[in-house]
Amino acid sequence: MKLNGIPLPAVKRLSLYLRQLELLQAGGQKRVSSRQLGESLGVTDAQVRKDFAYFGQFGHPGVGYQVDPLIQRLRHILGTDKVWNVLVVGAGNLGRALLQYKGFVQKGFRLVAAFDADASKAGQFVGGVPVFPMDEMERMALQFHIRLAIIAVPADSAQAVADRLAAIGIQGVLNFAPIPLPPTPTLAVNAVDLAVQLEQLSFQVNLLDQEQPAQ
Amino acid sequence: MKLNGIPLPAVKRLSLYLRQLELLQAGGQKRVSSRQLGESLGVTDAQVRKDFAYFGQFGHPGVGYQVDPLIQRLRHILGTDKVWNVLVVGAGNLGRALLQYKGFVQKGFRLVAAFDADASKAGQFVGGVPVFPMDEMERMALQFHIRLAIIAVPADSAQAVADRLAAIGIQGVLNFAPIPLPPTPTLAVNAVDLAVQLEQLSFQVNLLDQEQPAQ
DNA sequence: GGATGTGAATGCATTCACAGCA
DNA sequence: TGCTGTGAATGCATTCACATCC
Repeated sequence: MKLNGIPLPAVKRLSLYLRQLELLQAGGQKRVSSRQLGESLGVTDAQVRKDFAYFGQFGHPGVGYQVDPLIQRLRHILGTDKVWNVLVVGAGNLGRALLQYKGFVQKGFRLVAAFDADASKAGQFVGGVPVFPMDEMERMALQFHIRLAIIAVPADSAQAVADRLAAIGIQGVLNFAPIPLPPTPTLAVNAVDLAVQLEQLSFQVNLLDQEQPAQ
Repeated sequence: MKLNGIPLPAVKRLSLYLRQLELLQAGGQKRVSSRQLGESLGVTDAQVRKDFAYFGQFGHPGVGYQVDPLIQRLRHILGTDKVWNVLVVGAGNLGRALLQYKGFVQKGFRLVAAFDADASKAGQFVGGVPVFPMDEMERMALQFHIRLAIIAVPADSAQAVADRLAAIGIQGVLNFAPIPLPPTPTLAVNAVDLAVQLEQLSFQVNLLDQEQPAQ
């Protein structure tokens, strides 16, 4: 199995396939074809098969894919067949919402501790997760073998937080601060900028208007 | 100016250029080169110039780009040179966090009303935004000329909400529900799945491990 | 010298089309 | 017949390299 040469877009789609398969599984479906799996996601059947092919053989010609084992294999590829403990840095509005979000656990992510620069928040529980002062970060990270963290602090402190997390040995951060955090050879970074998402939508909507002028 | 033939990745980068330029502007910088603009974002100088070229001429050979006018033009292209009023459907944890998020306004997005299936939430204000029962959606949409909405409801009601928004004349939705919402010719969709973002990070971190095995 | 704008060349991702299997 | 897996072909995005201008 080749380790690299995998298109990044394919990895992104893998997550969507998995999500869709979990829906099918919940609906009791046992088998699925590449066509069926793709069309709910706006992806061609060839694309689905090619994406899987980067990682090995998954299906049975003439039959399709068995839902349950396919889910297992995708989870293994994505690394979510075991639980990841995750830190949340920043217990403001966004951080608090993430701490209360129920969708992470069933995907294999457990938010185990939150940190905030405002020491008066220490001792609180948000969504069942304890909030600590910043200087407890290293201790907690080591204790729970943490490798992932979510950054939900203001833009002006995001880089400092990232540096600190890297120093502690964190390997991946999901960055919600609206500022670029450059990845390093030992720190993977994935960014979500909420305002940018709306901005993209704004562009798309303007395009729609130009194609079919307002009625 | 050609209307299409624009790579979607280029549009995404445009938002990041804009964000970076706003940072430079806040720091008092007046001019910037494609190289300087790109390197903070991990993008080559040629890429920056090519991205701009899809939309026209922006700079001065030998000189670079003027920060202020470039910002104006990017905002115009992205459609954020005027304010968009936005609805938020779903006032649970995530919806409430979005309603309190301060980053939207300075980007030209004003969240003007929230809606929740739980009618007992009606009358509340979250982040200064009033919460209404669902059946007020159409009235508010017309009154404020709304074209964009954020979906922050559970997966099982997301499609119904999207259909309703489309019927009301909404043209773009930002979907936070972990389920695919297919776009239509009159409704643009942009999706953010928080768990999927962590999943992608999980994959990337596992890759790092394989390149440089744990110390 | 230092920078943009842009055709040409490259490289990457998607789609096609079909051999092979159930 | 129905469907996967996959080399080949296509198409799209990025990078190169250079003419042009300050």
